[in-house]
Amino acid sequence: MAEDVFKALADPTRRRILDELVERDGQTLFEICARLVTKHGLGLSRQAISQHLAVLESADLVRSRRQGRYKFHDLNTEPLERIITRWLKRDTQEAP
Amino acid sequence: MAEDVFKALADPTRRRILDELVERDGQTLFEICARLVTKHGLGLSRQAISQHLAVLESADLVRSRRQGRYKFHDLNTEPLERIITRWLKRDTQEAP
DNA sequence: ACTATAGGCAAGTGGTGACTTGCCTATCAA
DNA sequence: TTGATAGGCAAGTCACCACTTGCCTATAGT
Repeated sequence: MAEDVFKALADPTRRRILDELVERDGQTLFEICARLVTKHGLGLSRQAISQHLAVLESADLVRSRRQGRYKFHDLNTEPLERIITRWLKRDTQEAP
Repeated sequence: MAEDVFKALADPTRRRILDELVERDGQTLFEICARLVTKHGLGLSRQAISQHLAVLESADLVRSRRQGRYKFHDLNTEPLERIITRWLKRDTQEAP
């Protein structure tokens, strides 16, 4: 639902997570934690990131695949592309 | 700032307001109130809508022009177009 | 078997944001 | 001027959300 997408994007930390995933897909929870700390100085607990990932996953912005004891996370930009055009005016006025 | 745009979009009522403004620009506060009530059944106070408009305006998603005792509100989609491409991967993006 | 790693579940806390209420200012019409 | 309309300001309430803490499960390595 679009509601979940907007809610997911509302938090700056979750947007940072998307930033990391767009750089490299297939990161685990611990990898994301480490990168947020080292690159952005965010001192968040592992559970905090885990909850953020759950929100992103419920919005279908992130998809995860389990492999042994690892859980890899992938970015899914499809919901973004769908909600974008909601308020973009049809180019009826700009047409010559 | 992008931060303000995402925060503004986080609330469903504010998204409804954008929906109304994309339909017709230049609506006053009272017009927006009336349309939210009649079309969406939202029983919100005038002040609530006023505060929402202030948030949208600080995000530059809505611009207002005063005329006598009326204040008309216009939709500005430029901030939307700027934040969209943030996570869109290279192969789905257009060359500048 | 034992231990460390990777992750999950659930209750509790603090702060922010949405909404209301009450009162105030400014503009227009009679 | 009086009254009605359009809007603004400020304080207060309430619920939700981000984050923590503590404990638990599962997989991999030795």
